[in-house]
Amino acid sequence: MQMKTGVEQSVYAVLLLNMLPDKAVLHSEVISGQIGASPTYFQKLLRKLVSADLITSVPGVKGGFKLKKDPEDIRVYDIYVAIEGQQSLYSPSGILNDVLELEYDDRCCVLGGLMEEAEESWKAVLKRETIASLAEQVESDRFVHHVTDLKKWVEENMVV
Amino acid sequence: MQMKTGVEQSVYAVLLLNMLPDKAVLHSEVISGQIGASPTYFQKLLRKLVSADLITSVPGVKGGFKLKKDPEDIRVYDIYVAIEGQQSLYSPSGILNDVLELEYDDRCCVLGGLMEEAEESWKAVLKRETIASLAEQVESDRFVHHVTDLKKWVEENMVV
DNA sequence: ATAATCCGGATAATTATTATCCGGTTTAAT
DNA sequence: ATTAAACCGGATAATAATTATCCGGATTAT
Repeated sequence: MQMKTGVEQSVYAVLLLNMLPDKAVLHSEVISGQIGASPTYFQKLLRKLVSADLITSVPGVKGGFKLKKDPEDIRVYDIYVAIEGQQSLYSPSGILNDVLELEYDDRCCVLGGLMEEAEESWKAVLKRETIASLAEQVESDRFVHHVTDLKKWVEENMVV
Repeated sequence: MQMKTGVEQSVYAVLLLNMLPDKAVLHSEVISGQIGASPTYFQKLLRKLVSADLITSVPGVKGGFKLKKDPEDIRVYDIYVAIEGQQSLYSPSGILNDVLELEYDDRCCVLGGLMEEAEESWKAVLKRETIASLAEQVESDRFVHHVTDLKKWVEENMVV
């Protein structure tokens, strides 16, 4: 049981897109190159972020990706759901129902309630943090000098 | 990202073992049969529970498994860790470190802190519930009549 | 027109999980 | 003692999930 690496990669991709000036886009291969992900697969991840309305894609030459929402409105949770999907961490297999020989009406799951709560608790933390708040951390004194390099890189590689 | 079904199966197995009178044991194939799991693989899961000191195995003919601890002292979390292992849901791949070209000293992970907190939050819920409290739920009025059947089944299939 | 990009479907490669098998050790019963 | 029935643990196979690739189509700046 491990979170897909795609979630982490996507978060960093969105952080990169957040450094773009208005109207500018970043080519998918440029992003995946910087992140060190497989270009073709990473494009699939970007598509999921597009479907989730977190980023926008512009087709054609000089095309690429950019944020669709303000960074304050993109929660880490949104990215998590976009990539991992809606399905919960725990899918009750109804073992106890069989064990107890329950009729359909009586079906319940002792673990279900607990697991649901655990998952909500996990998600709640992911809902708290946004791309804006993450970006703020990255901008902290400690890294500010590296970040300016990164922003330079973004400006050199962005389109339009 | 989905919890192993082995965790759920193990929880129910422990609930069954909890119905055993003192000194009695349950044969692994009897348990896996009731739960509907593959016998050989399920034995591996039982081994993990043994390694985690949650249950005891007695070898030889008339052997089997029984609880090692009181049900109050077995948390769902313990079973989760026994089966899934210690590794966290999120393993930082250090993408941002590369992106920011950080020196080894400076290495950190913006997501790491958040993910760690999320996971702790999830685990906290699993730590709350014990086998004893789960058993209590199962004993509730609603199911008590089925449970007596189940206990009868346990008595018929237990050894010594 | 052309080239560069996104798009989406099919498919393959890799990895994680689940499942099986087999030879070994322990123990109750004969 | 011998035997049969269980656990033990290592090797291995089958299955499922994740990651990665490929290709033909649609879109757009030049």
